[in-house]
Amino acid sequence: MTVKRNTWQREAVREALDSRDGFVSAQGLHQGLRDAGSHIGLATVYRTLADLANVGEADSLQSPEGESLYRACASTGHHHHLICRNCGLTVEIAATEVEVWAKKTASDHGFTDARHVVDIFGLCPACTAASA
Amino acid sequence: MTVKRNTWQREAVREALDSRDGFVSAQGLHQGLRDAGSHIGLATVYRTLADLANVGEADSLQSPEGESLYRACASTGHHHHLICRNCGLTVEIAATEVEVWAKKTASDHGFTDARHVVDIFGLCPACTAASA
DNA sequence: CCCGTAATGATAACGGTTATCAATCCGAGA
DNA sequence: TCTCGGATTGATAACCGTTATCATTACGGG
Repeated sequence: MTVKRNTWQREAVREALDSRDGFVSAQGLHQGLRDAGSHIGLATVYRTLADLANVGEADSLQSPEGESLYRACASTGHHHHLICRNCGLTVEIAATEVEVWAKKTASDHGFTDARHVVDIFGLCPACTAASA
Repeated sequence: MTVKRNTWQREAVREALDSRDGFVSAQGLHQGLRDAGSHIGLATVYRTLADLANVGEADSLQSPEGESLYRACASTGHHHHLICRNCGLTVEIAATEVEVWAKKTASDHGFTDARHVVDIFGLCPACTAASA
């Protein structure tokens, strides 16, 4: 079966992710690593992020523009995000209330295997002040 | 100022959208029109759909894969969707409960100008039965 | 019926993401 | 510690959805 190896690249991506406050695009993270002197390849960043995402070490979502964004989240369980559309600042939200609603709504209509997308995009306090 | 012209192409896109039950991609709709004998161009379909969307005649959302999907919705106001990820069948949902939650959550954290993305993807009754 | 101009459409360009494939290097076993 | 197989990497080409280009078409007010 598939073996997981520890390469410095994988570690670099993990660290780079951890050092960020909000969501980043694969390209953005790659750029940041290059700027920091790393010679990591773009394809590797894409692969590693996708991998971390479905292993549960990172969360991913699509920006309103259709880009895939990633983030190393503190909470390990299922949760949602409140994201600043200007600076990317992200707040993790546990929305039990919405969780229940989504499940109920789906089953009320006979839908099975329901997954939901629930994210809030706005302007954080700092950016709100700055744009005033 | 900008004048809106009535071309047969615009009308064709509107009709094609209305004749569908669920969300469709621009390419899908274009293909359908071509199959029906229309000689409409792909670029026009994209332009028209985008236009209908921000005029409010159509709703748009991003599929989990990042494609833009469109739909002519019955309800004119703000609402959400329960979508079959297999056949595209869509149910419109008025989620006052979630609306309130989103607004409260945002302001609790000092976020302003909040917009939210709330969609549920699952398998409709028919597709659930078919995949069993 | 005319004419200015918005709309169209074939196609090129674009931007993000994934596939390719030879070179590399991790690490289990000897 | 050394070896060797196969997972991983990375430069680049290919993909795919979407948007821009621009010459041509045709809507519709006068």
